[in-house]
Amino acid sequence: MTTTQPGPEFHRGDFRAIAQDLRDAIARGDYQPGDKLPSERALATKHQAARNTAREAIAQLRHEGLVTAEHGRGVFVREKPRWMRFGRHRYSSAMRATNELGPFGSEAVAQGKRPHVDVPSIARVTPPPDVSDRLGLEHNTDVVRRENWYFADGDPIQIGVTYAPWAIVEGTALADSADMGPGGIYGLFESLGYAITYIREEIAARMPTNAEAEGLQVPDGVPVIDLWHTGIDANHRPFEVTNFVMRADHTALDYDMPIED
Amino acid sequence: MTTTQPGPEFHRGDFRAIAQDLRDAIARGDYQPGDKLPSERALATKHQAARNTAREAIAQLRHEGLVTAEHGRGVFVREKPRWMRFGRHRYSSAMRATNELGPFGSEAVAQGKRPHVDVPSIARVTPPPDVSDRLGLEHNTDVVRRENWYFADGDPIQIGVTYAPWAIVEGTALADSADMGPGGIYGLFESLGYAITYIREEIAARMPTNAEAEGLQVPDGVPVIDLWHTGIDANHRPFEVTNFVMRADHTALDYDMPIED
DNA sequence: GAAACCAACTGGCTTGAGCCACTAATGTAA
DNA sequence: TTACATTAGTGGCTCAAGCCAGTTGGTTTC
Repeated sequence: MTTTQPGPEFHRGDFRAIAQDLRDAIARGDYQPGDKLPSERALATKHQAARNTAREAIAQLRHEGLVTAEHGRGVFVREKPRWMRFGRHRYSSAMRATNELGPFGSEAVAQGKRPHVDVPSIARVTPPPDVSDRLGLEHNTDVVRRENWYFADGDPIQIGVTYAPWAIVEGTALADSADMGPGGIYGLFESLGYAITYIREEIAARMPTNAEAEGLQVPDGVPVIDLWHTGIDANHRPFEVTNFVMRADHTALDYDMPIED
Repeated sequence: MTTTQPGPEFHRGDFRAIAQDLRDAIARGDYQPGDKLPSERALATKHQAARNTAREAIAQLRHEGLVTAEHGRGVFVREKPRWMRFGRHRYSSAMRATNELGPFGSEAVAQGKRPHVDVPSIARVTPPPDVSDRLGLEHNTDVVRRENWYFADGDPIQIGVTYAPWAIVEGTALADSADMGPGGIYGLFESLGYAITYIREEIAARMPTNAEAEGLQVPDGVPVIDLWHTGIDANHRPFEVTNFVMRADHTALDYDMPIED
């Protein structure tokens, strides 16, 4: 542009306008899930803006979770993945008895996905204070720390880190084995005298840390659900704490409960 | 730089490096919550990068929810707000009997904040299908739609949109009044023959929409918790559905429940 | 003392240029 | 047919420059 007019300049490009344009087009269905958006360079030309401005608009949509960019291929409207739902009944004995797969596996299969669980580490550790507090332990009391990674169709969906007092698990499969046997982890706890009767679920949501974004391959604009689960027996003794971090675009929680018990 | 060396160029600036530098500094405590980070221009100089590169690094931290930028003032490490926790007992009759403020108000007061609830609209509408389904109604059956905005210290924290069958609420305060009387909304429902006995809570997390980000004044990098709550009476009839959208940086959910009832 | 002004500093946003890395389709040689 | 280059197109990232719009604090003026 020439510099003849020093008055209030008209912005030829405005990344908000471009972003809103794309949002509207997606909402209208001009671009369906999976469709490719115009290239950054094409958008810039169309809106008479610099490529960087178009780029900023796309960054906006990415952070909103509307689209994903693939290096060398293009920008695509995000497909809405089916959700896996988890609730209190995944801890029920009926679930344990009838289901070989465990709660994650059965949810995955119900969604037509191939489940897979990885147990990269089992170790005896001194736990962080928030774990000790939830377990009602002194801060220097050792626990077992079991890390679980849950995959659906090869994609990591959630991480669960389980802690239980060493005094309880010592000498059992809980202390050193990935395989919990047919009853699963809660079947094993029950055989040790800790039948899961109550649970406490503390639920928060936040953006993933750097490490989580990499490990869970969380795309831009997708938060994680940060869930602290405590298993409590009939005598109101907590015996197990698990911290789940789940991709919020694949996961929902679904609880039904009585108001007063 | 000169073009004499066509080999692999050394990037003087790299927004990831700058971002990690700042993350580390914040983690170390070099910058405390509320502290001001160096200006974009200062960061650029320090890292021998262009201002845009430093700017990109800061954008990264903003999206992670670590810092907030204030136009004309600077970039500040985000203060961790105290969390308001909500669980199933907020629906208990004991809560109703002893507490004039309601569950939101009492949580706010417990956190040292001044609560305030706004009811901008009460109307008779034909509900969206997901509401009808949750209420077990035909899709053309009218309901009352009550919109509630919850504030703490003047800041909007959550929005709740409640739906209930028009056939139930017609002629009562539920149909047209913001004031529910001493027993609150569930007291009123109980007097109409619908005592809340079970609840169902469907919990998801996502980034806020444009409108929500404005209405709730959600800063960058903060997701929202999207909660569908259904109130169910002793005969297992759903009589009320509320969709809460809450700032995830101020809100956590805390449920304890028996595994089997 | 109060109000108005001003200068310096901050982030917000855009431009246009350039190089790189990755992908997919095409062509070519074995 | 297979394997390997080539090439065009894509997003990733950086640079240097500039203008705008808030904020803050000091100075001047009344």
